[in-house]
Amino acid sequence: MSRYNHREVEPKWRDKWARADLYRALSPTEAKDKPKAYVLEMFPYPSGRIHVGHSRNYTMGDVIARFRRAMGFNVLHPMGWDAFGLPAENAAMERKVHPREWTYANIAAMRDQLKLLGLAIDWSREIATCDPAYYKHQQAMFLAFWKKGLVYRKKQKVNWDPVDNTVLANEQVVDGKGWRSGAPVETRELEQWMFRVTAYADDLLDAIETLNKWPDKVRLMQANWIGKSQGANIWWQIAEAPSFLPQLAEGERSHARDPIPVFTTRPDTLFGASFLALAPDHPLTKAIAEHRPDVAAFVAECAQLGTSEAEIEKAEKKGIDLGVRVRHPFDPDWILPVYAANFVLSTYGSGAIFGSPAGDQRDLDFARKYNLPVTPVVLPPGADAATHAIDKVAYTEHGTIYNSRFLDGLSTRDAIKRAIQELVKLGRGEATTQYRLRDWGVSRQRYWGCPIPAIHCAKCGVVPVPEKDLPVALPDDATFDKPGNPLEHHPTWKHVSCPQCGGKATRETDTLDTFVDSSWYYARFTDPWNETKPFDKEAANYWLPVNQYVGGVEHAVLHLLYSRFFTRGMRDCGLLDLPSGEPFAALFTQGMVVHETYKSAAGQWLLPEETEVKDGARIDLATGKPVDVGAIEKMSKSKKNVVDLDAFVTDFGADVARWFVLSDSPPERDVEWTEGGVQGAWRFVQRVWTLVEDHGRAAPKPGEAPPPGAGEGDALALRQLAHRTVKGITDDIESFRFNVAVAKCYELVNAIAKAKDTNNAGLMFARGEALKLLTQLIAPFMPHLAEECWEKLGFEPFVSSAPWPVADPALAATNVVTLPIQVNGKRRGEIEVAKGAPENEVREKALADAAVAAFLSGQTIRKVIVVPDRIVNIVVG
RNA sequence: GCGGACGUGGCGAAACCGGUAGACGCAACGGACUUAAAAUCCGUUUCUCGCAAGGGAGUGCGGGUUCAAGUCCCGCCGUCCGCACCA
Repeated sequence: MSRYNHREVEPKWRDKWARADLYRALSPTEAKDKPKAYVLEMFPYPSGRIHVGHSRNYTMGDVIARFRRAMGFNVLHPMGWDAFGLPAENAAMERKVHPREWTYANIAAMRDQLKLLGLAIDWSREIATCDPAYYKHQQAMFLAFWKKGLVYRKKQKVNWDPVDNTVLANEQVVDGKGWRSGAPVETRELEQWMFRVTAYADDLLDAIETLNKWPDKVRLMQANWIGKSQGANIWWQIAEAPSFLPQLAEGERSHARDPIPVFTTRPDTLFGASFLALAPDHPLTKAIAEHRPDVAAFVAECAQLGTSEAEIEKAEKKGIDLGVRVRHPFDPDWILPVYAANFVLSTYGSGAIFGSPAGDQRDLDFARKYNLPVTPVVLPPGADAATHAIDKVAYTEHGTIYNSRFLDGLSTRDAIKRAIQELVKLGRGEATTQYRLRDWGVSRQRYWGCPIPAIHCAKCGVVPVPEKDLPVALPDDATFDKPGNPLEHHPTWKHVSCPQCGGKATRETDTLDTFVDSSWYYARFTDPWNETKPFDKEAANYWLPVNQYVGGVEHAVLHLLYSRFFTRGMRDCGLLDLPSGEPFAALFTQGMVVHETYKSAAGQWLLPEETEVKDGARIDLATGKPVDVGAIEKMSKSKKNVVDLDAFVTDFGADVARWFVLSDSPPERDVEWTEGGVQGAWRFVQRVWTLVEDHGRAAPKPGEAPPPGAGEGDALALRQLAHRTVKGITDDIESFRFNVAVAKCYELVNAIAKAKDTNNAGLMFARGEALKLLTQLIAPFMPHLAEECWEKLGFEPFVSSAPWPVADPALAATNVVTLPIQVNGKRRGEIEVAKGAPENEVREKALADAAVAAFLSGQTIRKVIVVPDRIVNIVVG
């Protein structure tokens, strides 16, 4: 008997699959009646090398893809590269290699590694977003979105790194400093290209309800991110203003003298108002700061204040009286002061609030500090109007309105409606909806991204690049030796003539945020060869939406939201139909692979293979000194707690890696990579192979019938287990319970190993059948091993192209069930009865059971509960 | 602060609709085979009382509903995640 040799077997089958072109997705015409299944894992950024931690995501997608293929679906399971991005430029700066070279070298290495995993991928559809053949369509799409009004330009505040001369994403600002330069980040107003995501705010929110195959958690996060609030805009008339602000003549309008708009969700509390507060960078605050040094100082102080969690927690509510007075919308004689306050955000609503201290904790803190009136207007349910008072804690819940003139006695809900009615009647306000969601700023001052196809002309303004001139390709000869945008520094690239007037003009040197690249790649996969269009409309209509998307929860908001925006944009530009507008019908967010971290005595991170366990303690192989075993964390290069994929595949094989990452924990939870776990998976592979090799041919010869005895005793029991397992694993894969499916495989293998009696023909037949079914069941998980077993058992050509086994209902259903008998809820015995046995028969048998009888003697039986095929409970006392 | 998820043996976990808690794996222990080790095979393994048969307790804590609760309800405690001065 030979050991299973994965080093020979795995490459052999990968080669055979490739020759047979087994995993090519069929065109709609080739597919005929086959239903389609588009299975996709979030495509990787080519950062360097793959470690076993990355493999979990692809393995899960692969299990689904192989399972669907076996179920008779026309499967699209593609792979590509999210290839633009900052690390390539950093590498260019540090190592003097061109970002393109660095990226493509990584792609080549990672492609080879991914292929080692034996994924059922249609490699003919491979794409890289940095390929002009990809991004030229993205540029065309950008122009189409622009035409449709989904792209615009706007001055916006950005994080600016003054050393690197570039905009930083929020994630790249650490403690207020640039992550690379360490320089304090400045806020700058820059002209930015924007995507009008908010145009779809309502649809993006409402459609979340239809995404019933997405995790609730992700749906909730998206809903929170969009953050819809309904309420009212109220315009507060200015009653007094400092004399230095422009005076108004009759009928004249002025920015500084116009009514101040305020957004609120609680117009019902208007009679509790005692002040207005403006953001420090509200236009009126700024206008006043120009004349009042104390206000200017306050504004400067607020600008310095950090926005980190801890700082906000500590920050005191502070403000300054601006000397402006406004009139209450419901009573022109009621005059309220206007403050600038540090807790008001300029970026939400209109950058101004009205303070109603009894109903808002911040307003209350502020009112107490500046001795402003606190009038309770909401009476909590059951509270007494005569005694209810607000001291240090605001009452923010709903209740009954009082102290509020015409709103008195209404519920808060009704009072909101009534107040808005009144505001509209008086022309002082209107009902409105606010979103937390902002439009998407996509300008990046970087080289390694998709150039924005626009030209700036002194005469014609901002002009789109004509489609015939696409792609706007990146220049190869950029230099990376100085900070800032290489496209900006390039001596010639940006100088062009204006497509409209022919005069001198310059190219836009900003490139697109790389999230744009990944917002439509799943659509490109449906027709990646198309040279004239991003994709053929019919191909996209056929394949989309993606039936199963698999990826990390870290993309729960940005990537998934942007993609949902993009499908809507593409639809409205006529590129595809997709009535739902939803790109991903089902989403699964998988957990990470985590591993212990190791530090040497000198405090250096150590790779797992640089250590060893000796006498129960982990030691540093280089020094022999004990290793500091740290936290179990997500595998990452920086902490060196990674296991390289190539080396692992050489040592143990791809199947062991695939099996292990799915076996120990539920797929949505993290799994810890351990030596022991790996050994267990390895043992299982060997065990399956030994059983198969030992058994030999299982395929029936033509005309061969099951031997007598296959339908009774141990043989029947094994066949029943095998068919039950088929049914169970089918359900488990369908519902992403891979770890449970794995456990069922172990159970079946244990049973097969026990059922060995070569003189019992019936049992050997059952054994062969069980091995065949086992082989098919493990095929999505361990395709190489499964192929080798399939061949050994005498089947052909591929288990990977064999139809998924169907459980024989007669065998999968058991005809005898063991029922536990409880007395007063405690298990006291068990009986065996035929499945579906009538209740009275079960009752009699239970009462007659000897073990049970002992607990019944001397007691009155009050009730006997029989749950058919489940349990019997006898109530005594 | 707001929102959400979770809490089960030494460990990862299972228990899908309220119906035998701990499947399966890891680790540990005992045994077989072996000159020995590895590998493999057979067994034990929630805690507790007991020689045993058998009993008692047990799913973070405290209550409740039910014939029956890991599962449902109420209140705590703890861990993790998301958002965060959102008016």
